[in-house]
Amino acid sequence: MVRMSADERRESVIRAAIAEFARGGYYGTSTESIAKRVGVSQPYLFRLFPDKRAIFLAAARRCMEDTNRTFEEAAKGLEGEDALHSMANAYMKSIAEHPEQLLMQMQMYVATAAAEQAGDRELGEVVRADWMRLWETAHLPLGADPNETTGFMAYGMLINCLVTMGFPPEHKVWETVYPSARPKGRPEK
Amino acid sequence: MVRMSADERRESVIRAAIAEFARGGYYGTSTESIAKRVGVSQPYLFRLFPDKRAIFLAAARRCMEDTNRTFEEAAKGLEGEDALHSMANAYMKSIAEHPEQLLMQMQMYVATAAAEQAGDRELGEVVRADWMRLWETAHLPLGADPNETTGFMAYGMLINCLVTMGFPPEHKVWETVYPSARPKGRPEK
DNA sequence: TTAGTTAGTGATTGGGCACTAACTTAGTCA
DNA sequence: TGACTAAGTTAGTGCCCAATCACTAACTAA
Repeated sequence: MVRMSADERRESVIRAAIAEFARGGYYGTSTESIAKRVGVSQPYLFRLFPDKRAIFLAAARRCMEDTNRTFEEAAKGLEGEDALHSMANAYMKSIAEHPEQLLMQMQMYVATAAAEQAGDRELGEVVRADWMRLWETAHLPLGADPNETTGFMAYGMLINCLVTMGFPPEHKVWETVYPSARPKGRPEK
Repeated sequence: MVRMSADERRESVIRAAIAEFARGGYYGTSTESIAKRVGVSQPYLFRLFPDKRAIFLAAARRCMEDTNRTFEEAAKGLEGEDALHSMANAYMKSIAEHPEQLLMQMQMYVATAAAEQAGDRELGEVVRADWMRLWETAHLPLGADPNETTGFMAYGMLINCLVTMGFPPEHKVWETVYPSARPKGRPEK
């Protein structure tokens, strides 16, 4: 048994939660499974977070943050075509390395709709704000043309959906999605 | 109490299931809630379908079928720009009228990933096959240029994601998604 | 060394949910 | 009309799961 500070533990809970929620979504994931992955008892999660919802929210925020950073770093110092290819490649690489991040995003989207109908606005507000941040992050490097940026994001969402559906990298559907970029790893690990 | 043939009942179960699964996804939806919407007792569902999974699958198939028909009818007899606008408009209209169809699609995507990891290939195969049918349906009318078709689908997926996230029709993010087409109704009913 | 704090566990509880089994009611046709 | 069939219900079972509670073990500072 390795002891950690509560903050460090919260960190590892968030990482584990992203992986688990990515698989099963909010309802399909038990707090037990998250605790198992972290290596602590299930009740201890409720010392670190008030409830399951809070764990999901923390995981969602973190996930968006990470994705945003990926784009920021990829675009740093570049413009136009260069920035586009750099960001696209960085994204495909991050999908290969952390497929759970992309799945978690899709789970956030659908969880948003459910939460909103249940009267919970918070998740939706976080998701929409962070999605717009993503849009803005891509906007300047791509030349500040809104149509261009939206097109870029559209292909991003297409990639998200195709990967989530489980189209394998060699499937012909990938031929016309960013010519040079097919998902490299196996989405499922 | 209105009596119906088993086939008719199955029909209404499928319609109810689409609405309910669209909200909560596979795990977030109880068979009870589906039964309530149909107006029958919950155990009776298991006379009409072998289990919950089968209900989800039937709803998924139906949903894909309906979406495909929407595009087919919109594109009938048209080509190029005309076909594109007709299909885009038809899609936006169908979102306004049946927002649950779009949400259900997103739920199918994420359920696919989960099912695949649990060793269940069937849902994934259905979803991927039907998605490709959608692609093919759009392909010819748009001029049989794969890049064009994929671009069209990319915007479709973008719309799906934006609506699911709950961006309201007046939000600026819609300005650069099909100039003439913002979602017209409230996605949540 | 001891008093106090922080990290962590085991047992449990109450509620929900998929699914089963046994029974009832409504049409239908000889 | 009465036997048969198909549509539907009520009651119940066993399982899973979020959250609570009462407790223990490890660290820390005086």
